[in-house]
Amino acid sequence: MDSKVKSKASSKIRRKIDKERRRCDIIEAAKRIFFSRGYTGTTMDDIAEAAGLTKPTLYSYFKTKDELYYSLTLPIIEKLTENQKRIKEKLENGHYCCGSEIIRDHFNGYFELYAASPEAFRLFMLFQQTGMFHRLKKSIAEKINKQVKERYEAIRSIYSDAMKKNLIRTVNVYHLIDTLWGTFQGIVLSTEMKFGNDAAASEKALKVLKDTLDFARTIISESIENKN
Amino acid sequence: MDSKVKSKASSKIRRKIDKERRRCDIIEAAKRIFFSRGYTGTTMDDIAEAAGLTKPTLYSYFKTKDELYYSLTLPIIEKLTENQKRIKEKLENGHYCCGSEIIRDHFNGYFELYAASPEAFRLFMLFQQTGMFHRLKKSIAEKINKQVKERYEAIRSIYSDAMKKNLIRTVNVYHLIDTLWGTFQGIVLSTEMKFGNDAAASEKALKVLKDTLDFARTIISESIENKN
DNA sequence: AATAAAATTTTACCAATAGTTAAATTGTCA
DNA sequence: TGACAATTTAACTATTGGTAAAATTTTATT
Repeated sequence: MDSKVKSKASSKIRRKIDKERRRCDIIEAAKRIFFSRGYTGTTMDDIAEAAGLTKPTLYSYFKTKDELYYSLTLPIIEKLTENQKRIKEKLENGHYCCGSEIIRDHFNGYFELYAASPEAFRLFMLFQQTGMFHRLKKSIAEKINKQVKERYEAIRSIYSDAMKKNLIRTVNVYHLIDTLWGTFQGIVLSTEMKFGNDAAASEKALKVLKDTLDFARTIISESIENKN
Repeated sequence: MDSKVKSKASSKIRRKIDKERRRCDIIEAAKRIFFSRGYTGTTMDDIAEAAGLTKPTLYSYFKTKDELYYSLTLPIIEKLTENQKRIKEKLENGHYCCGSEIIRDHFNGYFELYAASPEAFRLFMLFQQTGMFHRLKKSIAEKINKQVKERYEAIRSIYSDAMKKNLIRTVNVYHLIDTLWGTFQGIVLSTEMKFGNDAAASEKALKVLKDTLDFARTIISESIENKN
């Protein structure tokens, strides 16, 4: 009787795990194909085949093509959240002795995310743009918007605290974080433009990117540091 | 005989003007529909109807939907070129007495363009992203890339000259212009995100945007100014 | 006015593909 | 064995980007 219950429960769990793994398989396959052939160049049949299943099954995991495309950015958002949490903790525990250290961690967090999966990061940036939403179903656009706003609020709270703690000169916090994220984003885009679509693959491109980011970071840090 | 030649020539000219005007009509209609219903939500039949012609005629003006979509950014690129030319001339004629004036003109040029047609400007930013090209035909992507690179080179040359003239501290010019454009772009995006898709319509949103831009411009100017 | 030439409309079509449906199949547990 | 869930098969719908060709209108020329 005990074993019965156990097997019943475990089978349910296993099923759940199976489903989860299959979802992952689909996402991995979708990544490969979307990122090599583009959105328009990719059909749902392609993805189904690459993931080793059929179209109706694919549609049982993802309601629409847009939803699948969008879900490729989920890992990015998760890791972004982790990064922010880490900075927040460090700040709360008094591990920062000046503002430029925060900005450094902040930028490095973005950079590592980008380096780990440039295509996914690019997609994330793209989705942030309200303009991009023109190409998406409304429901999806709203989901993304919500998540982006949460990340925005988290980072705002970090820099507000840093100002309270006198690590950073008191300025309009919205201006500051818009400038920070904007700068990061813009530099990534410019660098990619210069090195072409395969920028990520190239060591050199990554180095140029890092250098430019350091340049911008230095400029901003200088102006923002609290001189005491 | 003279009048014959004249009428022949003028009729040809008028025809050209007609075609040009029709092209404009199409672009205006496409703008309205694309910007309200989005790319996917807009069909070529819709646009044809809105422009008061039929699909085959539409296709005689624009080879593909992507090409039409992309052509909405052309006015932006033209005006961008004008702006840059104006700055270049001012610089060559010695009308700048410090670097921050250049940066001010540079940013203001972007801002005016954005304010005049936010949707088109947004589209222009979008197209700059290599990631965006995934959704475009290769030939179009290459055209855009070429134009963006030309604008990039023009602005690089301006800031190089400014350094030679000692208006700006000597730094890596690529780092500098990537930072400038990136900052502008990023701030626009962040502001739009906050105010929603109708940001442009709102006076308040425009004011916030301008303030944030001023903030970033000040920071960058301070670091970049040549102290003598 | 008559005619030639260009542009446009009409109408019909093709091909690709997002998304659906329902019956048949397989595997899993009791 | 029988019940249940997930999957496959296989066919289908609807939309839409894009094309083709003949008919019609507009415009310019003689």
